[in-house]
Parts: sequence; structure tokens; C-alpha cells
Amino acid sequence: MTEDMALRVVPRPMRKQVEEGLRNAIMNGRFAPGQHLPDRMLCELFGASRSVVREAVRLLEAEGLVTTIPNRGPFVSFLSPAEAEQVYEVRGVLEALAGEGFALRASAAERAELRRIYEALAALPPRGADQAVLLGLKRDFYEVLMRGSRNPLVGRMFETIINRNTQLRATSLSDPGRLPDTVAEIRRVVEAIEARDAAGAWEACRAHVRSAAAVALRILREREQEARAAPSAARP
Amino acid sequence: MTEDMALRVVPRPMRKQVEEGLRNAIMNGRFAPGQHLPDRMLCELFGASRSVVREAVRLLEAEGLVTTIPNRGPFVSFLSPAEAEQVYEVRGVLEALAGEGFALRASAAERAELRRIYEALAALPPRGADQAVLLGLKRDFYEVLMRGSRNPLVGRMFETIINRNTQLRATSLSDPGRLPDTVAEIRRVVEAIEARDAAGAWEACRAHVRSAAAVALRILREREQEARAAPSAARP
DNA sequence: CCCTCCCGGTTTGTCAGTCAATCTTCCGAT
DNA sequence: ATCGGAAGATTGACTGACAAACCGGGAGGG
Repeated sequence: MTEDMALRVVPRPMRKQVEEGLRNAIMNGRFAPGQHLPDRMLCELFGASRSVVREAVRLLEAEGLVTTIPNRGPFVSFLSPAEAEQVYEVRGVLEALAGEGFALRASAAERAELRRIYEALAALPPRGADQAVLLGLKRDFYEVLMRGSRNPLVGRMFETIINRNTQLRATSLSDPGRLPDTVAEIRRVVEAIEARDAAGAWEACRAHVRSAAAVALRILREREQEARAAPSAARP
Repeated sequence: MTEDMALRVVPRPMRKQVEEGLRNAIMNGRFAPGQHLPDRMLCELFGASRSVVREAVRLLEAEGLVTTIPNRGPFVSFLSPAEAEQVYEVRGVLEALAGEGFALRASAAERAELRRIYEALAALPPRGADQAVLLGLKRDFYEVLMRGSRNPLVGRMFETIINRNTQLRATSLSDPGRLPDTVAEIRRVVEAIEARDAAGAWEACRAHVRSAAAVALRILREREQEARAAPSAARP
């Protein structure tokens, strides 16, 4: 009876695998925005049957990563600058809500954890820092922030919303000279939280997203200009 | 070429019908929280094949209305008081964001529309008002608010989040004596919006949700007490 | 030469049937 | 009364099939 409780092989359902694989493929750019995703192709790619593929696509559709056009099938969602702005607005209030909740409800251990991650961020070289390390630290930061806010719903919504602009996030971070600003903004978040200042944490979080949005949107609009000058790929 | 643009019969795909039907069935209580939804039953109920039903269920799962337990199938999600509180927190910031955006970006016509709906609400009898009319007016109010905020993403997220607590919303509205408070809160929203006071609209919206949450959570916790005293139906 | 219409291949949307794995239930043995 | 196991039901997954809708290209007309 207790033979294999611990190492109980819970084979992740095929559907989950396809779901994750497809999500990752979209987020790291393996599938470009606007690209068509015929299910035959997905079946071969993941070695799954059509039913499984279609269920997975349906889930990503609800998350907004995929847009289905009737009788034409699923496409990788295209994020216009206007939509990106909306994403940042929502992300801002969710992050602020999490920061507020963290200041009110997180444990001392969690506050310390958050500070450690901040210290690691602050210790990065101002220029030429390893992108992967930077992204990893930011991921950890948000993971702790969401956990400590004691509001799993915000965490889930934050994750799906951030998935929608992962391509963009790289751009806002890669902007040269942005890192010191980022670190300063996050310091304000951490300091407000350590002071148990809920309103301050709220404001610091929202300000951080606002400035990240400003940078990303500027870059995005520049790209848009270039693309309009030299159109290479049309949207569906 | 322009023969039937307007009356173009776009037969809604079966999947959408099942999706909507199931969503409605859950929201108006035809399926109780915690209830098991075997796909055979759903197939018969909607006259659809298993693949279609399963895709629809997958979508509702992503919306949070349905929870699937591996190898046991889909169940109607149960909303604990703690989760309800989280829902209200998120709803509060989304609504506030919409109110803020409306104050900044809505047209004069939309502002007038909002006021008309408010007047209709204020004209209701303080007691014994028709529930259906009341709910309809609130729905219209939010529809206009979201449209005028010029942020479709907020509108979509608001809708899915509000779907999760439709059962509860009836309770918060049915509380005797609550209507005058509701009307007063909404008046503050409308007044701030007409003054183009974004910060005021934000605060008024958030305050409104906060007080609705307080009422609903009180009722919900009372029920919880009763249920614990006399357990009739166990949760899955 | 350009526009239009039709035609065939491709993809979607849907259904029905199959099959192994797993869960629930209930029955019988200890 | 408890334990163990068999029977039935349900899920998860695959396959084959087929009508309807869409796409691209070529035939035909202006």
C-alpha cells in the first residue's frame, strides 16, 4: 500500500505537455506573432492526436496567447502597441495589489527573501549583465512577491498577463542604461515593504510598471515606424 | 459582392454554443458548485460530441468556472470565502482602472449614457425593487463603463472575474437596505467622472467594490457557519 | 493586359467508435 | 467490522471519416 507513495509517477497528461510546449514555443519566439498554427503541424510537432492539440489550443486561446479565426484556425496573437499599453496598465494594478498585500501580509522570512533577491539585482554590473541571470532574478522577485501577497488569484492572473508580453519584456530590459533605473525602482518597493507601508508599496510597484511600460512602448513604437517604412511581413 | 454583408448568417460553431450554455448553466445555478460534470451527461444535454464538449470545458477551466481533477473529470468550481475575497480585491482594481480610464477618455455621449443609467438606478424603489431590473441596470452600467474606458483588455478580464462570483452578487444586492448605499456609491462614481476627476473616479469605484465585498463576505461567512452547524452536502 | 469566376486541394469543425488506465462501488471473505 | 478484490463507470487518448469553408491558381471574358 505504501510502496510508492513518494515516487508516485504522475505522468503529466499529454494535454498538459502540449499546452506547455506550445506556450513556451510562442513565448520564446519559436512561433512568431501572426503565424498560423495548423493543427496537423502541431500534431506532428508534439506527436499528439488532434483532440489533444485542439484542447491545448483552446486553453491558450483563453489565455490570450492564441487567437482563433472561425474556419481559419488558430494564430499566434499579435500584440499591437495599443494592446501592449493595455497589458501594462493591467499589469500595473495587479503588481500594485500584490505589493500592497505583501506589505500587509507577508512573513518576515518572505520579506528577507525579497531583500536578498533585490541585493542580487543591485550587485549586477550596470552594463552588459547576463540577460538570463537578470530575467531569472526578476522571475524570482515576482514569484516571492506573489506568494507573500497571499492572493493566489492575483498570482495566476499576473502570470497569464505577463505571458502575453514576454517578447516585449526582453526589449524593456535590454535597453542600455535601464538597469540602474530598474534597481532603483525595485529598491523603493523593497523599502516600502520593509517599512510595512502598504500605500508606499502600492505606489512603488505601480511606478515601476509605469516606467517599464514607457520604455517598452517607446521601443515598440519605433519598431512600428520602421516596419511601416519597410513592410516585410503582413499581418493576417 | 455587397449582397448580404449585413445579414450574413454566421452560424455560431457548436463549440461556442456549448461553451455559452455551460457557462450560463453554471452561473445561474443550474449546476451547483462542487457538482460533477461527466462528459457523457454534457454530450446528451447539449447534443454534441465528446470532442466539442471537452474543448468547451477546457475553456471554462481556463476561466476558473470549472476545476478538473485528473482522472476524475470536471467539477463546478467551489468559491470559498477566502477566494471570494480575492475575487473582490481584483475586481476592485479592475473596476477602478476602468473608472479612471472612463474619466479620462470617454466621450461626452458615453458620460451622458452613464448618467442616464444612474438616474434609472436612483429611481428604483428603495425596497422590493425587481431583482432582474436591478441586475440589468448594473450590467448596463458596467458595459458602458468598460466601453468608455477604452481598454478592452480590462473589460474582458472584468467579465471573466465577475462570472466567478455571479452567485454571490445576487446575495450582496438582495441584502435589504443595501440599494440606497449602492446608489450613493454609484452617484459618487458618476459625479467624479462628470468632473473628469480621474483620481476621484478611481477611489469611488474602489470604494464601491469594497463595500459590496464587505456585505457579500459577511453573508457568505454566515452561511458558512450555518453549513458547518448542519452539513447537508459534502464537497468533493 | 487586367478582372472575374470557377475548380481542386487543403484545413477546419464535428462526429462516432475504440481502447487502456483509473476511479468508485459494492460484495464477499476473513 | 475490516480488508481485499471484482465489476462497472469514467477519463484520457487515438483514429478514421466527412461536410463545409477557405485558398490559390488557372480558364475565360472584357
